[in-house]
Amino acid sequence: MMQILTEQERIRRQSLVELRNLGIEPYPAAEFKTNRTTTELKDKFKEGEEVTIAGRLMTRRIMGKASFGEVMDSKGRFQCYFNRDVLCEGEDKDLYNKVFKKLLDIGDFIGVTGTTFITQTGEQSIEVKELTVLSKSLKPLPIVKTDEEGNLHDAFNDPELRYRMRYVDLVVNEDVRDTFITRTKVIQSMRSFFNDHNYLEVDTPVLQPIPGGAAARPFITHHNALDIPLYLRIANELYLKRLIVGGFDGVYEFSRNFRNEGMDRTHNPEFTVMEIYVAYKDYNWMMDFTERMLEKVCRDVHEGSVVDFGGKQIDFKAPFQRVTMTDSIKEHTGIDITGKSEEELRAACKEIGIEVDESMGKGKLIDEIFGEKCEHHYIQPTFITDYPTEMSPLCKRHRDNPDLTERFELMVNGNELANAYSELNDPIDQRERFEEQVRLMERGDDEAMFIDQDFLRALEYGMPPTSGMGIGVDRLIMLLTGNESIQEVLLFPQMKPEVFGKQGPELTENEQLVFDILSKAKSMDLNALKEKTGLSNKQWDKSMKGLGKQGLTKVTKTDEGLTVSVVE
RNA sequence: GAUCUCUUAGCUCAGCUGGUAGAGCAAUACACUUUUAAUGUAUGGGUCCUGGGUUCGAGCCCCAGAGGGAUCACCA
Repeated sequence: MMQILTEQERIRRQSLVELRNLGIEPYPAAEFKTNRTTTELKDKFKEGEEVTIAGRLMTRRIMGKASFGEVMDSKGRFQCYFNRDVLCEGEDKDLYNKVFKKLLDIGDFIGVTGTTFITQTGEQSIEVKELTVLSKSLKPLPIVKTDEEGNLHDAFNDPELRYRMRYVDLVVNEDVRDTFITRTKVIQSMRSFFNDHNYLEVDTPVLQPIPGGAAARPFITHHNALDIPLYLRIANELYLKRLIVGGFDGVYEFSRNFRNEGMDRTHNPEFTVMEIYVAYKDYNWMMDFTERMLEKVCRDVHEGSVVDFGGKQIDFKAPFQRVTMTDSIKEHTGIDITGKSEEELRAACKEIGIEVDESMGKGKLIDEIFGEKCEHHYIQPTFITDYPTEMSPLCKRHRDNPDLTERFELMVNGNELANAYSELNDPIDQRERFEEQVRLMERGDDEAMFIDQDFLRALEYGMPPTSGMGIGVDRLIMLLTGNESIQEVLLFPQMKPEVFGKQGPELTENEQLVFDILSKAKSMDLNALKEKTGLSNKQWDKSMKGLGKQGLTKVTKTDEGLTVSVVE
């Protein structure tokens, strides 16, 4: 299909041809050796040095025989001064007059070599002696300008365009680049914390025959050679525990998980969770470990332990507050859930205005109360501990109370950030809990878990006491970069597919109809033609405009009236 | 999935009661040898998201659809 070009795109393609005519290859193959980045230049600036940098030409201010432009590399921008007689020493001034002034555009990659100096207005600059075209850009970038007060003008800020064309977003919006640099730093900081403890980073299957370890709707795919369904993982928990059975002291994985559920500003179909399992530990140890890790990560990417999130100051300084779920519910609703039956809990829910249905068991009811009435109160990092057994089928029973489990969730800014257990390692109890999940599933709870027989077999071989923790990496990054939407911390968030090339140069049905009738006669009275087509006023009008625009027909006015003819 | 809302030039946005489509930046041409949101003058650039309808006439009103955003439900 023919690509329809805008005026600016046509001009850039024309410049491309003219560059080649001047013997300049706009897409050269050779390595271009630089000896500085823009930040190195700024930080260790010395006048009179010979330097070479490369990047995109981002601004140009042309003043006759001299120009200023900014070159942007991966680190930042640096000003370059292009003087006609410095750039072109001899009689041939084409490199400045034609190549720089006419044939280069904002967005083109260039390499420059020159001498550093400071301008009259005190700006660090390079006086360019050599200019190399490295790659011509055929589409105009959005031009974002910053004024003296630091205000952005014409910011490229439409979320749809930014997410669909992240490459443009990254070029044009510096803060977006910073967000993703921070993202990588956070992950590196976590990784080094675990490695310092000698825990092993592992890879476990993404394609799983049973989607286990969490309660969620999976994506299903199919393996052709095996002719079996496979699921994209919703969690990696059961695989990591198998590795603890296998004898490792500590294993962790940054796990890309996939859940076939709704999408909004906190949910993407694929997201990253870091899960870690450590042998011979319990959930109390894991709380200490988690808060130390988070404080360290926060300090690695910020000045201190405090982050500003939408005006709220969140302090990751350890230790964090610890509250049992029972106490939390008592505090925020006045209800004491201790020893309450399912019926009593259901009644209590109705009393405080929480919707319930018959599929909900005890655990789910308590979870509803907490989610509805308590969760949003915890802005500062807080460990909520000791969850009901029924909603924690993989977690060890509490050492003091068999109705509860040794589990904590870390709440930050009113949302769950991490989830951890003293892992259940009693294979007989684990089997019973899975069976309970099956009963819940039969009652209509579509989040209940499947039974993983191989996992049970692994437990039967014996797993040491173990504590495990999972932390939502994307959500942590959101907190640490001040972004309220998950799309802002994912390079390529999931979106509905874009429709390309929906309009070609072909004629619409109505245009074709008009054109066919007209082609036979070559020329016709306008009103006669209109009548013959039988089109409504609007359809007629639209078709004629369309044909005229494509230069296929012409309307001429004579004394007798309007005549339409085919353009030969 | 529900509700509200948005979609106009490459980008950011105006557009009156329904009457020939606008600005700034970007682009093109000219001027200008230290500018910095460079400046001045001139010029070009549009499927007003798509498809129907109402109307003499629709960017604007009505219906249907697409895509985005926000809120909600579900979830992490």
